[in-house]
Amino acid sequence: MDEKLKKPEINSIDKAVFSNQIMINPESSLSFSMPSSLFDVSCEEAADNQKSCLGFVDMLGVQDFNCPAYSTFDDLFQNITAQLVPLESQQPTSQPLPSPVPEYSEVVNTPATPNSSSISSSSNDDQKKNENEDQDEEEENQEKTTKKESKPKKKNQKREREPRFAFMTKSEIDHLDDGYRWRKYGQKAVKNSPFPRSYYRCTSTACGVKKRVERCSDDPSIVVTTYEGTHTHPCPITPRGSFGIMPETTTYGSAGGGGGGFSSSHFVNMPQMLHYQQPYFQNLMSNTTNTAFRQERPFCPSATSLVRDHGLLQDMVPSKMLKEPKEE
DNA sequence: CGATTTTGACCCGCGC
DNA sequence: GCGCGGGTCAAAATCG
Repeated sequence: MDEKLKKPEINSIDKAVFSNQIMINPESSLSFSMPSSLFDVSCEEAADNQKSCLGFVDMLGVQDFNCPAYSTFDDLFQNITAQLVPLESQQPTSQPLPSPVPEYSEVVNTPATPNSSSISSSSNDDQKKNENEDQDEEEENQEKTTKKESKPKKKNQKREREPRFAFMTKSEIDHLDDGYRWRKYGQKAVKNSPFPRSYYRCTSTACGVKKRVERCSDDPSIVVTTYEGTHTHPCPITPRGSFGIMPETTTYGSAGGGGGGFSSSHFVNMPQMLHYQQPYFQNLMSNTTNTAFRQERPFCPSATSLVRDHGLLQDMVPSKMLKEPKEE
């Protein structure tokens, strides 16, 4: 296991779809693409090891995703992400979502960029949510003590769901390391899928963030990770100068491995980061029938103060990661 | 020995 | 009301 950790994870990089947006295609180190089932984004190798992004059409509502040639993936990604941000604030409620996925349709991803007016409606929501969170917490504690005896919680009140964000990752690794420590608390067989779904909970006390991890039955190489909730604590810091894609089955390097290592500076509060991807998913959802892709409720930046990331891709994909494999 | 994973049982909401 | 499926609990097992 140590051995795994030591590796610069170059291979992992090749396999992963970072931040679910961009995949470094192992076949062609100078190209990347989205999972084909979603849509194709192609980048082309230009002369002199330059990369140009050709096909970000219609992602995020961007019709003309202008990516000239870049010498590094870093540059490329930076350009891409730079274009993500303005888009979000410009298009508050970009396109009306097709028809939201049933179960999660309460509210649908409205971009929750801080200066986005579209979240105005969520300010209430926000508060409510926070209250609910607090309440929930208390309730949970109480509940834990009384547990099953008095199971009927609040009957009428539907269980408030935390905001959820799902994203796909092309990876052999089921449990991608996102910088936080998770404890698995359940696993269930998924209907119509040979792959089980795993349930994880953030190990940090008082942080109720959960995540589910499952493989796409259509494409086993794709891992669907669904985050629920907002971390109430900073990303655990660990000294290792590595990035977070950890080798398979470690789920935190089994016991105690936890925080096995990631450079926290590059990880962000997941939900916070993910809301940048919302438009992606909006599009995804309208362009695909993939029901594994769901999100619900806009991101309520209630805990944003904890984070000071850019919310950009580079926050999640350390530039290092993107270059290293190339060099080798 | 503490932290984590495994796994069967239980709970709950929903559709019929 | 019943069955199904998703989600969670918690005891036992495992790991470092």
